[in-house]
Amino acid sequence: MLDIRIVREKPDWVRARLASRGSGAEADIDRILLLDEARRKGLAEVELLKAQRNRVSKEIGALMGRKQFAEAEALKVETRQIGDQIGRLDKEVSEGEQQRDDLLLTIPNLPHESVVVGRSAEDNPVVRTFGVKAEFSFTPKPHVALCESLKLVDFARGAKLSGSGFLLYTHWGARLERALIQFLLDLHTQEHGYIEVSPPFLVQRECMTGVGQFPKFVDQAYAVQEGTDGSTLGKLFLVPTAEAPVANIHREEILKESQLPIKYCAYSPCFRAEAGAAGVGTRGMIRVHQFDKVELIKIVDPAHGDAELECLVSDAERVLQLLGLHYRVILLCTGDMGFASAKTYDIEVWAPGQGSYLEVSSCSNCEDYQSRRMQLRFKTESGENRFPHILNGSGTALARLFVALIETHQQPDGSVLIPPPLRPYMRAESIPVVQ
RNA sequence: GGAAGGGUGGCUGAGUGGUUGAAGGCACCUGACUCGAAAUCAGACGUAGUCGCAAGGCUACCGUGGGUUCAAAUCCCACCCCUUCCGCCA
Repeated sequence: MLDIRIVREKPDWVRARLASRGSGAEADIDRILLLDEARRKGLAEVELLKAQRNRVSKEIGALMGRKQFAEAEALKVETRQIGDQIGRLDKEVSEGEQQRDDLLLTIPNLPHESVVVGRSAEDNPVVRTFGVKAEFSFTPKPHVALCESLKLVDFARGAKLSGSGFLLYTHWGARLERALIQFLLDLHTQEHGYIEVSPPFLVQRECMTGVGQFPKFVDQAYAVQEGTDGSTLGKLFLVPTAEAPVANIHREEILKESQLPIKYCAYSPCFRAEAGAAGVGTRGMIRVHQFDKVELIKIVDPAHGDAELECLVSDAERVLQLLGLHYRVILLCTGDMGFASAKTYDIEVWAPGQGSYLEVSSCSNCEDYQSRRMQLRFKTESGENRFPHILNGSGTALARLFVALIETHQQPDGSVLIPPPLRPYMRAESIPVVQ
């Protein structure tokens, strides 16, 4: 969430930055300021009363000590009314604060100054590209056809088990999925210096709020309950990304400056309701309710936030380079960025069978937006507590990587060549044609 | 799920209604002593909100949320978590 002090001090600037997102959130700033003003006024009043009560209470204590009970009783009567007043005002103040914070939680992060102002995906500049679109001596098949002919995914039975948008990987497909997870974890831990963690796949509300998923995007999450006990519904949620648990690992902690940067790497399945999204329910692996992902999380000193984001992107790019895939990196414009992000790069991999680029990674610096929500701080050398920058990036999402991989490396005979770095994990050089 | 015990500042550990935001010890920091270090001595040492140009003041916080009271770390209620034992179970 935004720093209320900045909202207070530079409301026009905040409104302007928010307006560049085109989400309309800037309209709520006035109400937030109003609530904040009222809260501070009430607070000053009630604290004065409390100070008064504390003073008198001490006097009463002293009188009791001297056994001057009559005097003590008189003061008690006097103070009782103050107590009632405090009770009323306290309630008023905390309600106002609640309203202010509830509203503040629905305000997205401010875009970084380097982000291009734009309205939609069409305004996103391409930052760089790697490799070229693969050339084929034949018409490359789309992944659905490849998956069927090579028996990599059983779409029909996946849907039978869980409905559309769920995949049943089979045979070499299941192995490829597992190999990719292993490959990605090894790459990031051994070559990029991330610490591997394996988090819970169900998280509490606080985690979702901490990363900015809630309250705004509750509809996109799967809420679970215990058996048929409706009272337990919504205590836990299936993770939409490992970011939800992993970024929250140090929630409500005060880290030492020397601990930074912290770099975590985690595999998790990702569950997304995709309510209202186009493309769910159609066949294929591009948009599904459950997919695997290896996520990268960094907690860093704000001074290094910008540089760490660049580094994060290149860590993710390395995956595609090693797998021999053509991709491009784009910078999301203000209108296309995610809720919590100040700056986001997307990596889009070329899928020749689709004839399009697929987003396989989204790398963001959320700056102190999430750390403020989750009360994660670090203590500087000089003893000051500050909010660190929290960055997240997919390293990478799997279903689409799977698509790009098989579409790019398909052979004239219908088999798929495995890129060398993946071969030890597959224990094979190619996925053979089914006889 | 059942039983018992327990949750106090970075750690340890006192504290069962009244100058206790919290003794003592350890760690950390500053200073003195020392060529330097250790030891010793002295001091400082939680988080947040709010007011103030500042110095500083005030308020809140002893697992969480309620309650009793002039006053709660301390009493009452509910919940959460941890430990041990039992049961069930991958």
